[in-house]
Amino acid sequence: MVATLHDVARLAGVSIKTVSNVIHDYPHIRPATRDRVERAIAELGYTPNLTARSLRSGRTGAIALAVPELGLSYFAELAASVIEAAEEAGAVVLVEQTGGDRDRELDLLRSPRLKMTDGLIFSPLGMGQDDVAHLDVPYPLVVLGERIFDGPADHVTMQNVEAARAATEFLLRSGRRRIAIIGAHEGEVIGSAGLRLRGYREALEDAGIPYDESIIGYTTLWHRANGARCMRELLDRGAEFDAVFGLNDTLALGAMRALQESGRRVPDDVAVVGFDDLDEARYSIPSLTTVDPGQEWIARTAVRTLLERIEDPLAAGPPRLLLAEFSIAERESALAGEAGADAAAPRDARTAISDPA
Amino acid sequence: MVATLHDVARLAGVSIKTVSNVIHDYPHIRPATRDRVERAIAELGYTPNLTARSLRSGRTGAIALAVPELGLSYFAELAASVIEAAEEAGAVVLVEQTGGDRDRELDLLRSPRLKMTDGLIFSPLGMGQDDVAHLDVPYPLVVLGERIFDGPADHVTMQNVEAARAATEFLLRSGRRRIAIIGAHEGEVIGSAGLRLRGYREALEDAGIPYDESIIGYTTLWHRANGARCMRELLDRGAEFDAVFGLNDTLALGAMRALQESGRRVPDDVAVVGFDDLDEARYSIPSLTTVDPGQEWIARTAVRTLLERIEDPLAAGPPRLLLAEFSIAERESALAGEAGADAAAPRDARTAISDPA
DNA sequence: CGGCGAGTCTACAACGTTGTAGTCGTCGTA
DNA sequence: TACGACGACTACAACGTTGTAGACTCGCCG
Repeated sequence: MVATLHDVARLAGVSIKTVSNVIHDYPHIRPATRDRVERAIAELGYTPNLTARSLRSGRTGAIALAVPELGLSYFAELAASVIEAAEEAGAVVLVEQTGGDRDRELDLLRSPRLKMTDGLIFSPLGMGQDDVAHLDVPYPLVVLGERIFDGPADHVTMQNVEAARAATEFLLRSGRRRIAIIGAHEGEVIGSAGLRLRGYREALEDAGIPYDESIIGYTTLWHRANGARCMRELLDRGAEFDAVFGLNDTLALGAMRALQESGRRVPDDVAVVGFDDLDEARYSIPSLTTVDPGQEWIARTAVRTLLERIEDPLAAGPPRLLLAEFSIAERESALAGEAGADAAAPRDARTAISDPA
Repeated sequence: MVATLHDVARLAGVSIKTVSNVIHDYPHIRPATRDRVERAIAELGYTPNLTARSLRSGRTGAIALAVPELGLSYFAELAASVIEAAEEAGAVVLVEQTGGDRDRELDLLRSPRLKMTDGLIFSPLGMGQDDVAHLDVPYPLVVLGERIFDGPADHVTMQNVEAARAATEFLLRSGRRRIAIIGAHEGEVIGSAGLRLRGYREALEDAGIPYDESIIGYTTLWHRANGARCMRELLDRGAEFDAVFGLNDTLALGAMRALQESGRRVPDDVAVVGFDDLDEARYSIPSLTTVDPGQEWIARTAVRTLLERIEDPLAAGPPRLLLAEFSIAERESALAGEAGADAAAPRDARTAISDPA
């Protein structure tokens, strides 16, 4: 059996409260008593029962993180950052996967399993703006992503429109004129796909280039496989383009794969840019030009914000919208000049574009 | 305030135990009573307090998963599988990152934070065989990986030696004779690196090919960056080889990247195989031939085994060693025949090699 | 020399739940 | 008619912890 305060107290010949006091560094304890208690703790290998402590205190020291799927690299890197930030703050992270399914997301928000945590960092994918009311939950909540805006909870996210616009402008500056899209969502207005497409259209408009539906590729889940399939469909229907904007990195990488199968050279025939700046984007062949949306900052800010709300649930204040700054990581798949995949050394120039939020 | 059993009981005019009984579908309750209680539950929006339930029952319904880093794709995919398998079994997963650091791993094993979970799935990286005694912990534990064998806990892992040997034999069959290694660990005997290197040496020996230290590349953490750096070092010192065995996929992908920078064609000049069968390996350019080590099975088996031990801590039985079966996923980076990156369609032939454990 | 405050410690209740041991009717059977 | 069995429910304790209220012993000051 595992030792409890009672066991320690009996062995040390004191009350359990004194043992509790020793553990919590209560100042008024005689050195001799403290000593006996500490020896008893060591002898029995006592460690506090956190479940009991949680029941008593109403705090668990754990937070929940809900993402669509850890198999999607963006969410894996996000989870890594969240766990690291939480650990630095002394919290532990319970990770849930929703599969991006609206019903599972709604279930999760109401799940009593959340009672085991002090709050939730939630990255929805299936829910939409119409579900905004469901975010009104009786526990601290921080929302990530672009599915729902102006909700009753704090929201940490990236500047999708501005960043997508910057990525498109980057391609335009390097002389590309027909920029295909991989990963659009039919009829979506907000959501990562909708917002990034909007940035793309704004950039085209400013440059006086008409928006051409025939080079917009649609797909749902942003897996590599879908990026490749989406690109093959564009090619099969004879679309013509000199650049591709993958709405995230995995799509862009899948699309590069399909371009390569079809015999096109990147960036010579087609330039490619992605969005997310995954670690992977540095080592693909060719390396991928992409948008660094500030994921690390988003993770740290989400954790900090959530812990503040947990600490002080009453000093509420209105829900906040926190936006990360972004930059373009310029690499081989979309160089302005001549060099392509044959460049001797990988370039990893970074152009800071936005101001800090 | 959130509703408790007391509130429901008062509203329904029954004792709290009756409410508890209704919740747990205790049979001997009059329909009228059940009805009143259920209406009271709905009216107050009552959900059980899982912390209190845990304290009472001694079970939390959560398991912990400790991995080096979610930024490493292998562990991200492993975590995804573990969380999914746990969810199917009604359990929830708390994820910890150790950074592969021995001290943090040892701390974690003794951490009282584990009191919030019923057991641990542990993938050590810094600990070694000498630390086997530290695995003797007072809670259910399942160990993954290749750092420690014959410990006091159940162990689920892959057939590293056999799989690495099969990968090497695959390269030999396709006519390659000088096979470089990326990712070896100096002096390591067990551990993924040591075991996979052993499989490689066994295959060479069987084929009558001498082991050549000059084409063994060493590196510590298995990041893409290190794979690329390791390959550049081999090239810089003028090593000659017609194939590369990356001891995992990210190393192999980084190495492909460096090969490409140096002007070598894959697989024409150099064939490349990896190990892990990440999703990414299907969409790299060229797609990566690799070992599918049965990660999905490992995750499911680890969860099942852990839950069995939790269910029945007494019916112990001796610690078990469970081995996944593996296969070779044959893709473009190492084809037996002529075709290279120009193949029209991706091949994804799978050769089953091992028998089920 | 009485009393008061500071220091040291203890008893008890409470967090919300569930297991155990009961109470009180009612019905069927001997 | 008496009695046991069973159905429907309740009271209480316990899980291990921490906050609150208080007890007891000093030493010091008035």
